[in-house]
Amino acid sequence: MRPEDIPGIRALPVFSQIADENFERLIRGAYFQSFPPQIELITEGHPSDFLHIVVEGKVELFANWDSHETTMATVHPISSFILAATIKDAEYLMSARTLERSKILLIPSTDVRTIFAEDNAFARSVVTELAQCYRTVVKSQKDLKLRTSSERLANYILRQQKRAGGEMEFELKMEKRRLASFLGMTPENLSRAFKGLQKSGLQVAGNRIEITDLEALEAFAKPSRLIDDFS
Amino acid sequence: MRPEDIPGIRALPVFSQIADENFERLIRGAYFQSFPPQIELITEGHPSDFLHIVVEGKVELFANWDSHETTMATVHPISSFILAATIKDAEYLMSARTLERSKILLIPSTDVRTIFAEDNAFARSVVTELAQCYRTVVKSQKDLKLRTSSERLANYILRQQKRAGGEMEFELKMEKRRLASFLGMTPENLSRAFKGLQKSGLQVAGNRIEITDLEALEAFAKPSRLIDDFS
DNA sequence: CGTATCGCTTGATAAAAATCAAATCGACAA
DNA sequence: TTGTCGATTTGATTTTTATCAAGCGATACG
Repeated sequence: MRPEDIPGIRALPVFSQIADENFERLIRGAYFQSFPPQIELITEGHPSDFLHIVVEGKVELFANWDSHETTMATVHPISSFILAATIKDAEYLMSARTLERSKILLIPSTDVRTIFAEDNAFARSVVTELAQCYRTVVKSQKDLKLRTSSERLANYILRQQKRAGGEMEFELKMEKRRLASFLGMTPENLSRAFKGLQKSGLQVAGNRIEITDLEALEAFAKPSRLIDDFS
Repeated sequence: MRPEDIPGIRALPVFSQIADENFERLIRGAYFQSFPPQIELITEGHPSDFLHIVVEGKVELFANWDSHETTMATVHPISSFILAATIKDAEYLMSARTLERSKILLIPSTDVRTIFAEDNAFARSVVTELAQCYRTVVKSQKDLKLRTSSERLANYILRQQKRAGGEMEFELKMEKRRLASFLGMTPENLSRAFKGLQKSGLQVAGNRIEITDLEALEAFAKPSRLIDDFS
């Protein structure tokens, strides 16, 4: 891997407190690989061999059951994924595939667990990271159980708008089919939901989103700090 | 609190590795209280003041949005809840209410965070606990997104059957209205779903469940280790 | 410059789930 | 025993969502 990639990884919250020496050990034992799009990196049910870190590109976490599939999350650089399975030495609950050409750092799970057992500061960072992950899923669960699909879409758009720095026009970062699956709906209904939100001040053209009436959209979406504040 | 309650709390996974001295400190600063049914113990959005431990009784975790409410989980003795909010010093994402007369141990969150910062073994137990919580919610998310409500019900029944030691007859541990909310459906549809499962070998009379054809029920439910194995 | 492909959209229909209203059941107190 | 209350069930209806089929539009490619 390139030396210039290291600082970004070192700066990840989960590694920010680790001792230099232990960070070195993790990196030394790690593999840095480049993958083409649509490669399945991990498969649910398999044992956790590596902690994965997306250094470049984009990765989708998804799950299958009875020939259905659903998108659980998208992982952007620089972030780790499947930390919980690595720490617990448990099987993966989700599969992962690259969405674009991606560079992934693979740290052997055994190394992570070894350092976790030795390095107290690292262990505490892992706690913070997992607490964060947990709270994110709880929010997502509330989103799913308390809102209709149009409401979920409207709130998703509002969250994206904040991410885009508050601009009234921005691009969707996800294919629509994937967004639909992420929001727990079909592509057809996503399309119809977008149309339905026109009267709440939302315009869509391809990947381009334009909010023409923020107040109306918020009035419809009723965003909540306790569901939508992904900080 | 009664001295005989202590060992059970000490035996909780999250406290199993803590230094005796630190466990003492936590207990000394804690409040032990008895609550009548239907008391709201915590409210979503409020800051995390106490780590709660259910010593006796039953507690429901629920969430609200736009005058809707949904049951997120039920906490049985002896378990802690809202550990993530306590550790992160963040606001509660869920509310909690007693379902029966309950005895709750309230440990000031500041104490938990202090000991967490000092006691390395405790910090590692917190990791394991949070990883467990995280994985449980991920499973629940998959359940919600990949299955219909009848499938969720059928799998819930199969999980309960395992919990009941594999008996073909057992009691529901939850009011039906609450079960419906937990499964993400209305009470009316729960009732209809039960009826629909008759042809898959499930009989219901009040709270009494009888599985008359386990194979048929499993054929319908298609339980999966990666969703239903709440071990 | 077609033309094949893929993602998206649209329309029609079916299935799933929610809602509303009313009936039934059961526990409990008078 | 009787009456009341709340939970559950049932039936009718509406809303939401999924499915199926077809069409559209941009893009890649021979």
